[in-house]
Amino acid sequence: MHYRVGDFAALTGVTVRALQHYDRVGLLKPSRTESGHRIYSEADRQRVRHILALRSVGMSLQRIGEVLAAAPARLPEIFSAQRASLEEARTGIDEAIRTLERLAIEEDDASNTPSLLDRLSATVEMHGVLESMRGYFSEDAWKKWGEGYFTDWPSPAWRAVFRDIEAALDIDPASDRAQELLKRATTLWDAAIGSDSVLRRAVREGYGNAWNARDRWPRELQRRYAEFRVEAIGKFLGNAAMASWRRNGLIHTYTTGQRTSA
Amino acid sequence: MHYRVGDFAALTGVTVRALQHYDRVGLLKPSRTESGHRIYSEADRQRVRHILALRSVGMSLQRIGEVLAAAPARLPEIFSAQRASLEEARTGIDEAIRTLERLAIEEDDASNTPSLLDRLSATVEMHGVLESMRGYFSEDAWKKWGEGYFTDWPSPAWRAVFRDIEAALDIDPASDRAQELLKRATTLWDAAIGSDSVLRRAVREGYGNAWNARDRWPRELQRRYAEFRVEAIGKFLGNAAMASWRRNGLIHTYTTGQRTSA
DNA sequence: TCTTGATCCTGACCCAGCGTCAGGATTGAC
DNA sequence: GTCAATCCTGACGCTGGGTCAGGATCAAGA
Repeated sequence: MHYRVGDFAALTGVTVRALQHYDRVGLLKPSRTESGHRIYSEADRQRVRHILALRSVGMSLQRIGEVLAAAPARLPEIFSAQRASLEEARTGIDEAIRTLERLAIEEDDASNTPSLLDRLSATVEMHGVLESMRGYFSEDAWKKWGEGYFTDWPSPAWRAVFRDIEAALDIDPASDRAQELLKRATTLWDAAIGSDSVLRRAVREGYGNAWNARDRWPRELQRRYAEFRVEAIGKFLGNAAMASWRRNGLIHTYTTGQRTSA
Repeated sequence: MHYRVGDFAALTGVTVRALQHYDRVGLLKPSRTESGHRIYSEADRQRVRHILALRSVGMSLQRIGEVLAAAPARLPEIFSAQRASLEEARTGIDEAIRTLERLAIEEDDASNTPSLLDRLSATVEMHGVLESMRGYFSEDAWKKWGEGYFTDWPSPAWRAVFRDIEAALDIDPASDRAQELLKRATTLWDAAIGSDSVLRRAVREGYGNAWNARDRWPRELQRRYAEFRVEAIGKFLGNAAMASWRRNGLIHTYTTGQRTSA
């Protein structure tokens, strides 16, 4: 049995234009009459069934072409890859939905002073920052510490410390003022991490990873940090710590600690 | 502060080409220098933040333009609509994923005689049929009965009855042979529905809805039914039932039943 | 056999959201 | 003034077709 386009379209539920398109892109090439009219066979009907099925699980026409040309033994692998990409797409949608949900929740209780659009922007930007930081931490360290911590980074307390350090960048790292600033910073840091030693190490490691990759951070995050002269502040704290250890004869301990955590 | 495209692009994380595109479509129109170079302001920066946020929750550029022009009071409504459309998209993806999962499960145990592609096609087509039938039944009736029933419709038992009826279409509806065929059909039907009278009525109603709308069924389903001369079979069974009731003096009961179920 | 209406052909332009050249014009630092 | 960096516009590409438009072909009736 063979069909002309119109009949074949009605038969398969695909439009004539789509069939012509499939023909043009080489996905389904029927035979032709002498004058050029398309003639579809039963085999074409099977092929179009497969095309529709693959399309309905989200494959592009190009990929469908590849799949139909692939060895049947490779199909399971292809399908599971497709499933993975569908799941990825779903998580993307889920994130968008969660963003909107959060907005709706806040809307109920909170002040409306920042506009909804501003709050949406802030949520989205924060989300982006979190996403980019997560990669640097172990899964455990991120869940227990990083997520909550970076959500409102830098916190007011950190801001205060940073501002004070910036005003003191040029003083002697061994001076009392410098040591006091160092102590404030380490105290804040200790308070944030807690006392679980495994977690402490994981966090230190993750933070180190993140810091070392700071020039690959996304713009938004770099801008957040650009509010302060972080490079200089980091250097200052490093120098102050060195001075402190030197003062207390703990250089050896520090070195060991470095090795362990690295 | 004002920026040129390149700087603004670096600042916002949007490419220059995208900014030019937004300009062309009227979404973000910066001011221009005399010679035509784009100059972006702080206000533009806010606007691009909003654009990015809205884009990240899945809105089209056109819609973003409308949203940015809309009254702030309408935003909650807009956002919840967006959420709804995201959820719809997600269910579509979920269905595709489930299709692939089912395929993977079958793959483990079953025979590989029909190719994976054929099985995928069958699954997808069945899914389409189920989707189209579901609308005709009450939610309850569908869950308890229709879903499982239509999954492999027509079953071998029904096929056998239909074939026998087709061979007997011209005989007298009141004849013993016709009455026997009617009894076989009603027995099958009763066995399928069970004895819950509420459910029985719901199913009867849903089936009636579906049958009355049979010329609006999707092709695939019509083709499934086209295997048999269903119209003639339906008529035959109707006539046989009429004859049966007439024979037993139950016409009144039948009429009442019709009213009740319609 | 001729006509007529239905069907079929191709090519061009349309949608979104940009990316990717290409060919010129401007800018800004030295 | 020069030269590189930056900017401009326009054209074409991508996906999966939809929507005309203008012609050719097919099938059936007169």
